[in-house]
Amino acid sequence: MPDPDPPVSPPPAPSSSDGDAPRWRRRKGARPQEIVAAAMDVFAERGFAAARLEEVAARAGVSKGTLYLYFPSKEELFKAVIRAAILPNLERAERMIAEVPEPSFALLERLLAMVAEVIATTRAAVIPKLVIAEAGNFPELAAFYHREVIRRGFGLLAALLQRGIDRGEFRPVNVEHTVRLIVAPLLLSAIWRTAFDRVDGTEPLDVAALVATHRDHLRRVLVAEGDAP
Amino acid sequence: MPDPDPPVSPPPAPSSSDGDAPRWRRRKGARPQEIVAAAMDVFAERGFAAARLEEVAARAGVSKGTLYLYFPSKEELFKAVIRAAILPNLERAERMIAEVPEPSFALLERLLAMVAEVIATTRAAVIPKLVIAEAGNFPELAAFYHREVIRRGFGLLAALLQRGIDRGEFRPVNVEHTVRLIVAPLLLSAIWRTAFDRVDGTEPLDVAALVATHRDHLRRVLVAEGDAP
Amino acid sequence: MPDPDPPVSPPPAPSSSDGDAPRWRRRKGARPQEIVAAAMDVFAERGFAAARLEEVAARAGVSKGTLYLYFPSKEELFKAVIRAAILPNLERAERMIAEVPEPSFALLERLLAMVAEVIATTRAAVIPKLVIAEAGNFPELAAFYHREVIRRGFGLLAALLQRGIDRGEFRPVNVEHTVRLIVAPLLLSAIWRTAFDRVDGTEPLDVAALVATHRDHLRRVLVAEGDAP
Amino acid sequence: MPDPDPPVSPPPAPSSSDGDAPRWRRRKGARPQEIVAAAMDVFAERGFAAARLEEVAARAGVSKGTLYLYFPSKEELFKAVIRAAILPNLERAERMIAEVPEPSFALLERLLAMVAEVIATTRAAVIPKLVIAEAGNFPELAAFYHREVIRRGFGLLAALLQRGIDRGEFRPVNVEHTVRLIVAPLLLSAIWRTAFDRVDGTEPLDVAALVATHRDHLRRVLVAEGDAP
DNA sequence: TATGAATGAGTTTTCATTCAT
DNA sequence: TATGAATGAAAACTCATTCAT
Repeated sequence: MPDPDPPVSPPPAPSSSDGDAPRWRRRKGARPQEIVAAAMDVFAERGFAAARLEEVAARAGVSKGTLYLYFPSKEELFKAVIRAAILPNLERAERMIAEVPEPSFALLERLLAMVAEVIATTRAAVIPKLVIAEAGNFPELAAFYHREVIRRGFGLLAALLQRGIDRGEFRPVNVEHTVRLIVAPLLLSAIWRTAFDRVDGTEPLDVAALVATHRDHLRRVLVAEGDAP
Repeated sequence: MPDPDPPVSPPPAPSSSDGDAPRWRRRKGARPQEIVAAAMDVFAERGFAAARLEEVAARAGVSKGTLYLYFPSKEELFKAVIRAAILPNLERAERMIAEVPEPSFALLERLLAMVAEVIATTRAAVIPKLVIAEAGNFPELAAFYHREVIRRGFGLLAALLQRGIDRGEFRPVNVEHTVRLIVAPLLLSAIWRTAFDRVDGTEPLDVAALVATHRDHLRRVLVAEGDAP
Repeated sequence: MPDPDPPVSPPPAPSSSDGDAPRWRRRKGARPQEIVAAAMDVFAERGFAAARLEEVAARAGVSKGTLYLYFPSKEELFKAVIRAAILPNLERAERMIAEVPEPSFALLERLLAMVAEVIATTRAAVIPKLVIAEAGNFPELAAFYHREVIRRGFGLLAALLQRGIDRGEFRPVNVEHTVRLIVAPLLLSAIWRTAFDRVDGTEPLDVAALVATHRDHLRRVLVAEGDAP
Repeated sequence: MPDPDPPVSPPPAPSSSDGDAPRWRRRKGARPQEIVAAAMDVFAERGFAAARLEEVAARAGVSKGTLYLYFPSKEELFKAVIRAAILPNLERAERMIAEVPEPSFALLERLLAMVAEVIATTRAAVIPKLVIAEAGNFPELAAFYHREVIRRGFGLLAALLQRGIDRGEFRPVNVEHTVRLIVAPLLLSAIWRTAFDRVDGTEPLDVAALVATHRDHLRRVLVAEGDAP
């Protein structure tokens, strides 16, 4: 069952070494995305405060001044990065839910797989780390993320669980807690990838495999009869 | 079964408003800890880069210059904060394991409760957030944390799981993955407390209750016969 | 006695909101003046250094780049503004003097009235403020203004006074000082209009009335018999 | 009649070349005034916008950072300069008025001489230029100056004139206008000193002599019987 | 030891000027 | 001619670190 709706993340920043090309080239349309993509990389590596706009500019292949043509401040650029990474994926998840009238566990399974794929393959995986790190400095951003991502995501999962329970597909678990228990390994995976992968020469985390085990455990927890065939 | 070995975190920073109080001669030995405690607060709120040593000094009730009598740089102070919060708790956990020859699940249960308590009640809960945020800027610190905390913690849990499997107490789960699935909700709890608690007027997370549900789920997953009495 | 020779100041800047008006083909000859007029407004409000060429361009209804088609630098544009406002008025004053063989005090009266009108009604009133403010940064401009405006203006008045004294129309006042005492209230009026009019909710200065009183005082000072009928 | 109450202006900035003295010396008390004095010089020469804090710092013999220990921004430093130059002189003038029950014209004469001396000999002479130049950018400052200096000064002169008229010492002139006509040559003198003195090789303006002539003219205008002995 | 005034390198931000279109 | 995206030098401001006291 191929997923026709691939995970979304900004395109890679252009290589800044265009050789001896003209001093600059008109890129009106593409510039903002390129800058956001470069900024995402730098923020991901350094965090907000330690990120230098000079480096963002260099990776985007533009000058420092150009950043200010598109974003009025470092802070706004940061917010743009967060928004750019979040919104498409969120919409994608909601589309998936709306469309699919599957058995509840199958739907959960697909959601897990989708998020696992995003975490494993896209740069959006750094967003949680960034938001977590800067929640204290940008309460407004924390509130935005809480409202638009966490609350929506949790609500979506809660509805799914409740539906399963109501239909007798799931055991009557504590919905609020279970939502968080479902999400936690995904969060751990995202964080691992952005903070500890390859540290000390360890193997990269196999997110898909971890989430598959998570799914198996969830089946035991949620589905009444335990080991399905 | 009271726990005679309470969770460990640095003492609270002294109120900086000593005013013209009865000039209590300052015990010199306490200074470093006071500074570390104040630094932990500030790093927790702002992150490493955005934390200002001026604020640390103010909260510790000393002058900026004094910080440098005890710590050669901001970076070393940061590391001291991490170490101060981690090591005692780690030793406590290892002591617990070594001493108690309980049934495996009961031991796991006790470990979960202990960590939950640390997360819910001590300032050490901010450490994961700090380390995660700065892993990119301080690879050496990330490696230290990986080696001393994550690897040790994971190893400890893996040993516990393996022992349970070997003894026939646990189903033969994938040990590597299950370790992470056990830890993930604890990480989520710690992060929630330091980044989203009270954001947007939400209720504080009830860590103990969440971890209790987690424990129940784990029992279903790990223990062959499901709900024991 | 109508003045056939009205006060001179650059035309108002065109409204920049041409919208999609009936694409009137732009008369090319007018561009530089439009830019100078817009620049005069912006320099008047902000001073030279704080004036942004972006704002000048916007008010002139052109793009930033276009400014450079007509003026090689901000500095040259500034000088063009000064010149554009000064020269016509200066020529007008000299024409007036040359033409009119009136009694000396009547001529002085007409000069005062003319300058008062320029100050009260044209944008050229900001020139003294601009030149004064930037004299330190543009010694060359200060010298130009001193030579072309101040010296000429002072010389003209000195000649007038001397003629009056020689003819026995005026008392033998100190010419050099009196010239400055005649000019001072005009300068004050110009400055008031551009810096303090309406500040703190005050009434706009009635330049004509002030200068009329000035004229009456001057008559007492200059004319031997005091109150003429 | 010696004036025991000399004109007030900040002390000159210290020479920054202390030879090979220690990197810096503790000057807690004196620093702010030294900085204000240096800033006054630089603002006077360049205007607010074109003044570089680096230059202020250099002239004050301190580093850039030190400025920010005492003044939170360039703008606040500017205001401090204005206030420092204005307030002492204003108080001095009011003291003079309050103390002296002389004939009205003698009092006016003394006031003129005092202001002339301040203009001729102190750095406070640049204040009008600075305020005029930046009134557009700092409306709040313009309002402050209008309220605290202009209104107070004008009110003080108006009261003096009115008293003279009421006592029959002065002719019944238009008080509002005459106040401005009295002030105008002082303003011109201050501006001349700061913008045109020595431009193009001219002689410095002899402020005292100019004001003496002004005084003579005022006597003709104000005092009923004309030429007193 | 302790202080905190002073430093200065480093970062964000602005804006006159250039130049491909 | 005209545009406006792009540049980059310059300037305000910050803050870890030093050091005279």
